[in-house]
Amino acid sequence: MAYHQSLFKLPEFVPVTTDSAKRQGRYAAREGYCLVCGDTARIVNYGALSCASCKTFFRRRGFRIEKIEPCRFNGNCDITLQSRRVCSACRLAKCLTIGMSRDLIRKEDLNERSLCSTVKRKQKQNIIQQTRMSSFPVNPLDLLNNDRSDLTSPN
Amino acid sequence: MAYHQSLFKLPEFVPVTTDSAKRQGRYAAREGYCLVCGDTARIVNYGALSCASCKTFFRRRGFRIEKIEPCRFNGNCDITLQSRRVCSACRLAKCLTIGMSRDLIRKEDLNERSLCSTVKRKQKQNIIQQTRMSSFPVNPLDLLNNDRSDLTSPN
DNA sequence: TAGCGTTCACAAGGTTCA
DNA sequence: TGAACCTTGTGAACGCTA
Ligand SMILES: [Zn+2]
Ligand SMILES: [Zn+2]
Ligand SMILES: [Zn+2]
Ligand SMILES: [Zn+2]
Repeated sequence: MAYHQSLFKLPEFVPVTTDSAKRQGRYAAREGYCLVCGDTARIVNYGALSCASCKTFFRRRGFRIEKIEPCRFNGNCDITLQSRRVCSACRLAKCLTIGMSRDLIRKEDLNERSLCSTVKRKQKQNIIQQTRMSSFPVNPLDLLNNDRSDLTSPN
Repeated sequence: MAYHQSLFKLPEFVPVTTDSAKRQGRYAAREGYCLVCGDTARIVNYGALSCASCKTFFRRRGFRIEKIEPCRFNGNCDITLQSRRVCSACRLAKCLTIGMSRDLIRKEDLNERSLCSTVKRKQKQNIIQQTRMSSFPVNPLDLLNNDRSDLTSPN
């Protein structure tokens, strides 16, 4: 449903053919704008239509909330192409609000990169996995549903 | 695995709600929908009514279980048209569950002749490192557990 | 036509460099 | 931080055979 809901949050003039909307396939060109900052966006990143910079931002910061400087204003900063650098806290908050999902971040080296042995790598993955499983929804369906208020949980 | 579990409620204005609901569950076989993801299906592939993408997915991944990233969630991901890309492990598990058979994959030319581009790329890296086509466990549970010792399949 | 394989452009993940 | 790039997986289109 990610594509659906992402599309519905786009401006009306975004061209979406009936066919592409029905298909939701790879070649249904999603010409639109980043749901976070409004920059041009072509693909879905981490579950929501977003620009390249917000994609990278989200991967870097998604799991590092505690390291983000808290909002210096009212916690409701407007995120635009020009202002997106000003407040990381509100930018990340908006990323999550518009439907980007941490669970789609596959980065394996959340801690550091020095571990090389296969055993340690697996240990690391298990730690990551436990962390994710304990704190986040466990079904891709949930991940792809930006707006959960309308949904009845299938599980 | 309950296929009807994905009969979640979409917002009213989603035009494909009815259609999407019909694609799932017991109606699928009668009305020509993929038993794996619910996409439109017209023919039987590898022993089960399935869409073109799940057909290709199964042929590619059916014998590469060990290369599939284990489920990052609870091993019971819901597979839909939109979510099918999120978790390959659960998608393959569902392929097997709904009756797709790896025995119907003709893979006699994996080593020579024209490989698909994806395989070619991998061949460049590790010369098809003796991924012997010997029978892997066909049990989807094995697939979901893989080497993650701390994961128990809820199925 | 059914059902299998092949191809290739693109989606979406990560990485690098300035 | 973000543009450019790298890597892998995907799926629509197509080709082949019975
Ligand atoms: Zn953006
Ligand atoms: Zn702020
Ligand atoms: Zn399918
Ligand atoms: Zn899964």
